[in-house]
Amino acid sequence: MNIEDLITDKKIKLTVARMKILEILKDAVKPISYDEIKGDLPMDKATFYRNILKFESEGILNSFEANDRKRYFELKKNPHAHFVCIICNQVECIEKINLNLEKYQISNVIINGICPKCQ
Amino acid sequence: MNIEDLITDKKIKLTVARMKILEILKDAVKPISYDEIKGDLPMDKATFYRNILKFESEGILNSFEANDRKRYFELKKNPHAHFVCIICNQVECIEKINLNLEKYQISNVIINGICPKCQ
DNA sequence: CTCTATGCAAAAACTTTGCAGGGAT
DNA sequence: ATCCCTGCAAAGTTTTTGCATAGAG
Repeated sequence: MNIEDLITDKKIKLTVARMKILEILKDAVKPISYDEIKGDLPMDKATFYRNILKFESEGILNSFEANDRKRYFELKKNPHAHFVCIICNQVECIEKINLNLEKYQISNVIINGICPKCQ
Repeated sequence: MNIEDLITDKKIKLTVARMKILEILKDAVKPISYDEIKGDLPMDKATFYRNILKFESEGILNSFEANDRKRYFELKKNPHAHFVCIICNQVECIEKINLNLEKYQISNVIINGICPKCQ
């Protein structure tokens, strides 16, 4: 997957700020929080927030809020669920899940609980 | 279920502010937001937040964040999942769900998607 | 009586907005 | 050349904290 294409495919402008944000997200193996994305990125917080919002509205990013009340982001890829440990706040992606809920069109599943390590 | 017992069972003090918050939550048929709970409750916002946190840490309340980025609360009862429509933000409780995830101890499931009405 | 809970005020943390200049197409 | 994006500063929103007093057990 190419970061530049993610941006240009959406007909939005390719800027340094946007590429830097997506690079961080591309390298992440799990959803990561605002703070983890922003880190020391040399850009204003306004630009940062505006781009995160833009990416979400363009469908480049998915996000959800975990039990620790932080918002986590990931590049949108094949649909899968997330397990978030309420003790250590670790996030795990769960690829295979079957909910048997035909009447709903499901876009996103978050499961909170206690992971094997913390039990 | 008795509101006073919910509080006293946890060995925390029974106050008017706490009972008022739990009364609102007891009457709700679905999870409700901060604003819906607070409404015109005659108490300081600091007291309100402190008590909501206290209730959560004592296990009296459950909470989750929906797609509208608001946090929703409900009295903790028999475990069940919540479906939240990403269009109309309606919350539905789903009592029967089988995830087949034995290695995790699941406390809370949030499913985002599009409800039958909005499809 | 003791210790927790409350209200108030202030601060901290988080997010959004307006505007002028810079940069991508 | 046009229009979108950016940085900066300021304002708005939400949540937390310190402290003195009130109130529950």
